[in-house]
Amino acid sequence: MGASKTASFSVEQNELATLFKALSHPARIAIVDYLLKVDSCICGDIVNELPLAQPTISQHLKELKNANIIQGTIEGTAICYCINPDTMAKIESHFGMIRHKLKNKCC
Amino acid sequence: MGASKTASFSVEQNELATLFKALSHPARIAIVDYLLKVDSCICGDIVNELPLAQPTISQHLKELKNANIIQGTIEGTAICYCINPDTMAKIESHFGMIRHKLKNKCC
DNA sequence: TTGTTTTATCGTAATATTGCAATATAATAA
DNA sequence: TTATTATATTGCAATATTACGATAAAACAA
Repeated sequence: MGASKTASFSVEQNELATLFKALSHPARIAIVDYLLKVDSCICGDIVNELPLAQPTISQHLKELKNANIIQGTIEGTAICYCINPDTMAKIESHFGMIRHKLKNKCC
Repeated sequence: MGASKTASFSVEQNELATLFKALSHPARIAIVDYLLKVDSCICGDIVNELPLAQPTISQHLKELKNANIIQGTIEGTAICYCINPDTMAKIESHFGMIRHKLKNKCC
């Protein structure tokens, strides 16, 4: 034992957990922040912005991409990453649903 | 090496990452789902709902409580847990901010 | 007091994550 | 072709998470 019992939970619960896991590291939050800050899709310069080595950043980008939080398009030698607005909207609406459900509760 | 470089990132980035980490496990999503489903604050019966042992649930509840996602009040022998609406609202508004910032972007 | 019920903590094994040096790959330039 | 540039992958050490049996603690009942 150890490791999470993924099979014991619903597909929806696992999908949500995967989304939040992708956002559960400060470096990945910082990457999303940076992608929001710059006005256009940025390419390689995330490595220059964060205090982490290139392979580490590449790994974090891969996790964000696997979770559909960012998307990357090849642009010559570089890759152009940007935020996937659909995934962000999906998360926001999840919390909208929670707010709605909390309306008639105790506490 | 190993372990996350918390000190390299801003307080805000670390706080957000901590919130999402608390939500990054399907069992904890299931606990939140259950707290939303029942009409009142529930006490001990989460253990009967989820396919996990009591110490494991207790540990997950502790993590949710540490992240301020749920709050517990003592009620006799039992503890009554419920969702903290302020934290949920905070997360929702974070994604509202992201949606706003994504308005004038490429991609 | 002793017993019962409910939740928390301890200890530990299995597994996952993080970070990076070294290296590989892919696309273009010379 | 050989460089150069940008990103990805491999391999591994350090650390963190997950799960649970055993046990402890807290609140109440008899």
